[in-house]
Amino acid sequence: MKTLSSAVEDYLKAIFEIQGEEGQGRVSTSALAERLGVARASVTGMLKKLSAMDPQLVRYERYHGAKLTPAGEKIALEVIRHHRLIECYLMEALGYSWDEVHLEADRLEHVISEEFEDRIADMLGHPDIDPHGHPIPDRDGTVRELEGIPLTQLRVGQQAYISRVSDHDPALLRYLDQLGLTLHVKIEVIERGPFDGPLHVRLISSDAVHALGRQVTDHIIVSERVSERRKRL
Amino acid sequence: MKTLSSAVEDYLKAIFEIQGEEGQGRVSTSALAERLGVARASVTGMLKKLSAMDPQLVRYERYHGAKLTPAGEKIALEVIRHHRLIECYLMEALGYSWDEVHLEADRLEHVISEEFEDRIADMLGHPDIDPHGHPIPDRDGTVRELEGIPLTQLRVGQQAYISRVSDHDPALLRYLDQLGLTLHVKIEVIERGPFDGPLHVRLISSDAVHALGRQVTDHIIVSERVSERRKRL
DNA sequence: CTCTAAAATTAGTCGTGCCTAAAATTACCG
DNA sequence: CGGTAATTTTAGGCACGACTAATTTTAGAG
Ligand SMILES: [Mn+2]
Ligand SMILES: [Mn+2]
Ligand SMILES: [Mn+2]
Ligand SMILES: [Mn+2]
Repeated sequence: MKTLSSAVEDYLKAIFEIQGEEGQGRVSTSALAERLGVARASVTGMLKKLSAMDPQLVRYERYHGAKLTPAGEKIALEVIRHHRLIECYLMEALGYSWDEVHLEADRLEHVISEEFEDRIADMLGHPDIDPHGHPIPDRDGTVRELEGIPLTQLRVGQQAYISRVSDHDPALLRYLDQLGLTLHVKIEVIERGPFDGPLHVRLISSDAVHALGRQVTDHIIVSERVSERRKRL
Repeated sequence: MKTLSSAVEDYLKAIFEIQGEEGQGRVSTSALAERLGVARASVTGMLKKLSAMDPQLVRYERYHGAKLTPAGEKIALEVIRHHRLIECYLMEALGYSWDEVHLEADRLEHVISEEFEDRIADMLGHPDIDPHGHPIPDRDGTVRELEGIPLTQLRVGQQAYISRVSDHDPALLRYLDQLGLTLHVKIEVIERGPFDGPLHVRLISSDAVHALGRQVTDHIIVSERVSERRKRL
């Protein structure tokens, strides 16, 4: 298993993540270009390359997008494991805040050794979710698919726990942190403005109420119960 | 200050290290090629590039080698600071042994943020030497030049402390560790074989005596006293 | 001082990963 | 269906950092 470039690893990771987000189908060239911040033409080139590699990492059909092969998925999961373990480690061991970890992890994920991975996993007690609530794949590449629905879909009067938050926008994370909307916090939907208006959310513990815009609620996933793992702590 | 590639950083680091080892002069193309494991022609190309950069990072004269400019030296010292702090961190915080840290640090040194650097430095109490006895530059790029002479030059009957060890060969480091020849250990030269023969060295603490070949003694630096910092611990 | 071996540079290529502009294909609307 | 707009691919190029082979320059032995 020769060493893959950071670029290749990032493409595989992005394909995996988009596959997970938008149903099952193939991932489009544009979606990848958007996510990775590169030109569409660049994506086409890389997909051809990934699909020609031995072992083949993506199945790619001209004009019809791409899909990870088992080999490609394995690598994507390894990189994602690195990323999420590193995020945990930066918070636990080095005192980073949850809005700072993503950027650092995005570079470190490509250069740490398996040794490093194992040592921080041990040190952390083998966590199964990262600081934003995303599941951490096992060493062998198993990921538990987490339950949960977008906060946007919660009906007025329903209560739930914050179980996942998108980690790409540090400003959003800082904002949520300020409001006390952190992982595993229990909330209730109080009111929903008309015409896709703000969602009024109450924190059960503090009784504070906040009006959240669509931009915010779209990036929060909630679930009926806290994660199994969390319960044990 | 745009971001420099790992390649550029490694060249600057290598030039700095060779400058330090072999007197003051300019660093030859071959010496660099050897150290970096690349073809001579590649070095010529890179030196031209480094010397054409704004700000200029090396002074380079065709057929007469290269020398770091102050700007280049500053960057080299930053990378070396990263490298050595990471080595310390891997040992202290993650339980690596002194033969494992170099390889990992060689990749990490290029991707960690200043944030990361500061946090591990704090966590470690701002150490001034790395696990092999090499000095760690300050944030502002100051390095203390350390005293010490090659073990090879010690005369029979002389006693000294092991103060530095070359960190490039893991096998050598494991060997030394086995013999108890670790940093700050006090030793005495018992006997020197003829014709550059083995050096017989006694560990003061355990009274054990070991015969060391030239390959080994060339890579150990000793000094009359332990480092100031070490004394305080 | 001259000659030659070693050191270094030039010339020409390659793979990677990105870009823009132009052409092809698809998908969707009337 | 046909036509057009959006999507995607092709074509052509560029920067980077490596390589090999050929050539130039230096330095040192005699
Ligand atoms: Mn990444
Ligand atoms: Mn995350
Ligand atoms: Mn390096
Ligand atoms: Mn070291």
